[in-house]
Amino acid sequence: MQKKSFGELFAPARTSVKSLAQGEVLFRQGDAASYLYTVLQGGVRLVRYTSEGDAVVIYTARAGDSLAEAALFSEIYHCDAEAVLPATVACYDKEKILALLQAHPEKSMACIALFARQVRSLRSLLEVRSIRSARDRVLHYLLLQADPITMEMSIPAGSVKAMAHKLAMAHETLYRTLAVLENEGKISRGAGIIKIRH
Amino acid sequence: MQKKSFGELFAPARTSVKSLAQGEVLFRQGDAASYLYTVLQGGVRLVRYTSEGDAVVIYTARAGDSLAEAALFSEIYHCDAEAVLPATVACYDKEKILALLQAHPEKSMACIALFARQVRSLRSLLEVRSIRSARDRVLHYLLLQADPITMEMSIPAGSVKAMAHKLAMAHETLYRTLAVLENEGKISRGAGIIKIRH
DNA sequence: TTTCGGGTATGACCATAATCATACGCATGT
DNA sequence: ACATGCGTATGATTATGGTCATACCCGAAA
Repeated sequence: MQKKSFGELFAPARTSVKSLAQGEVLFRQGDAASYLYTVLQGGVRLVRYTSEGDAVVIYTARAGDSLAEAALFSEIYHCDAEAVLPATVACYDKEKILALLQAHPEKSMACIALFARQVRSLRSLLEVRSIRSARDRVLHYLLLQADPITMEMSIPAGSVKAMAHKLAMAHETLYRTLAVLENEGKISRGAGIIKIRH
Repeated sequence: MQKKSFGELFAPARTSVKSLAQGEVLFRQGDAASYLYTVLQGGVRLVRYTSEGDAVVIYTARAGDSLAEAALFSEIYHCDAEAVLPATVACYDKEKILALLQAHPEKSMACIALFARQVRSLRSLLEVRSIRSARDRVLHYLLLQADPITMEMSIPAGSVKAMAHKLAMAHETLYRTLAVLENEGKISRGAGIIKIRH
């Protein structure tokens, strides 16, 4: 049982692909929770609206991310989902997923492993983001992401801007910080690749 | 099947409680992964050391957090665990947990639900931390944590400092920001409680 | 071919939050 | 009874990173 993605694990439950225009709503708070999703392109945002109408963004899913897993354990969605960018999403039938998990104990284990990995990666990202200094934050992130052998990492989504977003810093700051680190000789850069020098 | 904590779900696999002095090591990278843990008091840090000896903190678990769940799916630990504070941890036998999951499909589902909830909460915390302005960050966090009915929240771990840590800001900044929000009439405060005014 | 949009990159300026300092209340321990 | 440590709170100062602006390159679209 190798490390499987959400899509691989639940492929039999996949039903259709939906395209969303920017701003289009995928589901609303209170709707019957019938589907789970993965984002293929673009971005989808989960938002909860308070009784006074304030929007509270809970999560912004980008290409590759899964979405609304909690629907598995709820009759209804507890927030709205709307496309922040033109997006395509893959839909997975909730009941089919539950049936798969029931029928195949090894899928349950794989699912637990999937979530456990996700928890790990989210925790480490939080840890990175608790570092105040931009320089140290970037360095920590690089050390975290780099292959332990080659000490290289590929820039997420092929774009420094996307990486800046992951690190929760302005992209200008990241450009500058990378330039500084390169000057210091801590890293070297090539097409979509950053290598850490010892 | 109500929302269960790690401790409740795997109580039968719990074996012992360990006390750790500050700096004491719970396990080391490469050790046989035989136990999962929850932190009862204090704090335990997961650290990976690079070949050049840089310490990369992956996760700092505080009271109530679970630890090393990935051990379920690995023969060895992939990082060190050391107490950052005097700590006590509860130990759970990995093999017993696996047996529990195998024997009780409903425990597998509860475990998936447990992780799914955790993923949700981590994602939303990341979303909060991507907000640059201290004021908006705090407000967003309050809206997220507050009971939707009463619009009240209890301060995490009963301490503003701990809350500042969650929000990844200096505690001084949080004190100031709360004072500002109270002046604006956005919130009111009482012993360990913050109430959002509409 | 030209235009447009987006990523890359860097400079200038400034607002904001981090840091350092101080003080007070309170519980705990000696 | 006093000292110690910790959370709370706020002031002063400053460093840092965010914002705004500009420019270049490149691929896609018109």
